[in-house]
Amino acid sequence: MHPSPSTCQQCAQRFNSVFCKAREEHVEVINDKKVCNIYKKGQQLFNEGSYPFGVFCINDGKVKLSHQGDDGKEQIIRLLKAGDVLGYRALLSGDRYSASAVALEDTQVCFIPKDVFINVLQHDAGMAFEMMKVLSDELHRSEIKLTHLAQKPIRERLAEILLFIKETYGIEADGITLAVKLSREEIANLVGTATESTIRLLSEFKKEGMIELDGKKIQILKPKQLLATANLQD
Amino acid sequence: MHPSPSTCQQCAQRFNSVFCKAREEHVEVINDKKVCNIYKKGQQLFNEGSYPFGVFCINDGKVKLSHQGDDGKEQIIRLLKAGDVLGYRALLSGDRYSASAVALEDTQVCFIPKDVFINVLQHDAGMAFEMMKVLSDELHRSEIKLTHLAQKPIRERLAEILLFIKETYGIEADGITLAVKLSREEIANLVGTATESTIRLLSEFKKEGMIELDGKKIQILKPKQLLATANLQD
DNA sequence: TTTGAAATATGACCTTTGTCATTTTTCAAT
DNA sequence: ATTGAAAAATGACAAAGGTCATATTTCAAA
Repeated sequence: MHPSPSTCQQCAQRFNSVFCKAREEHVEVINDKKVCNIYKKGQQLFNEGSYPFGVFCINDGKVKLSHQGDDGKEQIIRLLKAGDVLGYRALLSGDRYSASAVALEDTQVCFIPKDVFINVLQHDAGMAFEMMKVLSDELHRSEIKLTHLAQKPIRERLAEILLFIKETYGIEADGITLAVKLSREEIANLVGTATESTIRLLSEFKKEGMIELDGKKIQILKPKQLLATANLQD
Repeated sequence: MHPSPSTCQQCAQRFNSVFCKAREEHVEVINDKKVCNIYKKGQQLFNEGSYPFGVFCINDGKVKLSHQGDDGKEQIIRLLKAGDVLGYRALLSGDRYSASAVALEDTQVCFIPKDVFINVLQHDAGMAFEMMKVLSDELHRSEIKLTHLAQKPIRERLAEILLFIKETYGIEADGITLAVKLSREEIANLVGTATESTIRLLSEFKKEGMIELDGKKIQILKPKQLLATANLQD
């Protein structure tokens, strides 16, 4: 993990985040009021059902955001990385959290109190616009997923998720290994299917030479073939 | 259909919409620049893939918003009614439309040009906040749907959709008939399933006495039993 | 190094849901 | 009222995917 930045002004993620258009004076205010913390792998940032008291800004690390289904089954709805902001949905809706956030590895997170965040949003049209853009993009992604979930077979959805993970978290130095460790169950909860089906299909993909499996390490050997398998039109 | 209001200031839907918090001066600007139109049943307000040049505000009527799946199958992602605004997602993301909007009945719609809408959003923090709230709520709904689509059987999802239609469009004067006419195929495209499956399940629901069917008219006889069938925890 | 629980893998089987074919009904245009 | 095309309904069957049982592997704690 990279060393903690001393200030938001110097934060490497700033221009990669919703704060990219915020005015300097507002960044200063946020910097004064923020609290930074490290969450160990598996630790919860917040829990479905509780009330938000601010937003989280990931400085370094990886976080999953997931719903608890009615029968207790987890559905992962977003994967987050450095620069991503977290917890704004509930805050802006004036709701409880409808999802839980859990660190996928040791993760450095800054917390911005509710009133500070809201106040800056209200006085900084540039940042408000960025916030709307983030929300719109998230909504778009969610609606596309919805359509795929309703219409595409698991095989295509799994291929798509593998490419999505690659796009989100990137690749290790070797150029082929996905730079995140997820359990088969977590991958299944991203795809929206049973763990066994995911295991079976990953084995198939391996047999077909598209990927290599070594414990939780997944290597993407034939990205093009995987893309073809995902059968994406858009 | 109700008569067209002369102005936005007098519009019955105004305080029921994203414009509820907008300042009077901005409502005036919008009123000056808006164009109102009537779309006949089946007519398209906009089409997936084209560029937005403003937002639509429904004054009276009903509209469906749907994605075209990769294989050409429609997935209905939202149902809209008077007071709802439409087309903001693509505008705020700076994208093409990712969905098509079609009138479900004769519908009266005001069009607000892009620059007017954006300009007001930039100078009216109250309205910008309402916009964020609308986006957050939409995102929430979409993510819940996602989880249900991944985890719940069709029977539960269909029951849920029937209650959702009731909540969205309400009931006729008789107190039981859903106040919208949708084809079986459209209901299937809301649920995310094959038309035949929807037809079969609707017949089952009828046999079980929960609903009555008369052509496209659907009557909700036992809402509580339907709610139990939907098996909603949240 | 050992060890035991958790994760992964695999097979057998069954349920759900989709597809295709066919019939019946609805509804709008003549 | 007639009629013809679209929508709805229904049955038969197939395919996809889930569930359960069981074996195997992994990996961290002792």
